[in-house]
Amino acid sequence: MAKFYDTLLAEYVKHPWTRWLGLDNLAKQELDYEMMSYDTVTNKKKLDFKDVDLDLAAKYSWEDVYMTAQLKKQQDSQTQSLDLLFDMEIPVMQVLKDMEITGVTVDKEKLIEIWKKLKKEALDLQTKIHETAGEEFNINSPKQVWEILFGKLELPKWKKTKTWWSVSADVLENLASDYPIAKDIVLFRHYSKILSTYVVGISDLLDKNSLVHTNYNQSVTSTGRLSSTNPNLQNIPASDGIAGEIRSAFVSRFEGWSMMAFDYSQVEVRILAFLSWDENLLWVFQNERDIHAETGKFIFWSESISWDQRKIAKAVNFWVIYGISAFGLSKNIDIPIPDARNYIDAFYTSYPKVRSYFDTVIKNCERKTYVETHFWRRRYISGINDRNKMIKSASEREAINMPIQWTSADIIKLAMIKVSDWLKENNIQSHLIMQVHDELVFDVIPWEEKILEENIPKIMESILETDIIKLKVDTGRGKTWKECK
DNA sequence: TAGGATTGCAA
DNA sequence: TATTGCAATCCTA
Repeated sequence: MAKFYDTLLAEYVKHPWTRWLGLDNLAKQELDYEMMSYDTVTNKKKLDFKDVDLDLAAKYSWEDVYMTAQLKKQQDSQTQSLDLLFDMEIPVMQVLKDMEITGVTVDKEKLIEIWKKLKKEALDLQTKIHETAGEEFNINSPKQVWEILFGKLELPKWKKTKTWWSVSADVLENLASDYPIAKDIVLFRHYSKILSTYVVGISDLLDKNSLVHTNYNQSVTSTGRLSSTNPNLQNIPASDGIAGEIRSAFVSRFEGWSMMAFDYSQVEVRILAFLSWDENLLWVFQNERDIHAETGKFIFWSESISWDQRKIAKAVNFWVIYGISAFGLSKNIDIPIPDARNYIDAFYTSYPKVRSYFDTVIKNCERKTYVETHFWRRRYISGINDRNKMIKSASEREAINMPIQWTSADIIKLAMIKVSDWLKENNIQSHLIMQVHDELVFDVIPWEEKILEENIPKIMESILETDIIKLKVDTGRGKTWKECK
């Protein structure tokens, strides 16, 4: 296997929180060299690169090659360990490359079907909204919606944006019971969103084989996650209803049409249990209990809880990972602030070592100005000792969340490497086609379903093999991605 | 035409 | 007054 090196990924391993990892910026920062911009060479893209002055083109090309080499030299001379680069990021890069080239098959007919349905619904709604408003206007323009609702129709307004009154969905939903037009606008925008971003957006990016090849970016997030563009396959709607239908357009390329998805079950709460060593949290997972129900029992002081109570407990579990305030929780799940405070307090009482673990993380961070993860990533947090309380608490939330989210991102990266090796070693013809943060999706040859079902969860779960906690992977299968849940 | 602002989708 | 992202659209400069 050829050896690979990547200066960009090397810099990302060193400081993933930087927004300025491009070669131009690095040359300036690290080597004090101002590189020629592409705009300069092409006269602000007026010229095609094949037509630019040859000397300019030569210098521009030389800079790219030479500066990369210089940067590599400088990185070699630094003492920082690049184990993460060689053991994780570069192998992941190769897996991503394969996934991008392989692509995902999209059922065009299905998209057209959704398009027809939504287009009609949207037009009907538009007519209705215009009739109620008494005039035609652009429902997709916040400003025009604002003028109609708060200007002409004088609906009550309560939430502001930077420049005017907000007309976002949560505002309109509060108005919906008294003013049906608000509800219609929300629905219209919902249909609009699905049509433009997902139906048309994805259709425009299909190749001649009806495959879509996303671009995975490995060096943009500050939390180790990947991101995806053109199209973004990591924010395809997962809801029920018409939006969720988009996922049914993601299908297999193989005869027999089989898709499989494997996702880490509650991976972040499991990591929290692992990092905090909280006995109660560990007990829940060791005994394979339902974490939301167990938290519910704790915070509602009851051996049996209702479905609504479980829902609240689920939210509490979810939000605690981010160190949320009582105010934030109350706003988010629409409960009174004192209730929210009680639930959060009850969570920490139920899982006492979580609180002391968070306190330790914050204390260490204050002392060292960085946090470290299970896989030895380091993140400097500049605001951790800030006197401004807002900055201080935002930094604390960052510090608390960082080891959890990074560890989860690293776990799935290691899983991708291991899975990819296994696919090759066993000459598996099915493809790994998508990664959605805690989920791996496969395009499956039907007769390989069984071997994947038996092996992929095992491989994914083997990434963290400790005595105190086990990772758990759920398997979904179906004819389309939608059915894989 | 570029880019800020708003909105909304995911984990 | 949770985090990380991407992108469509509108609209001003």
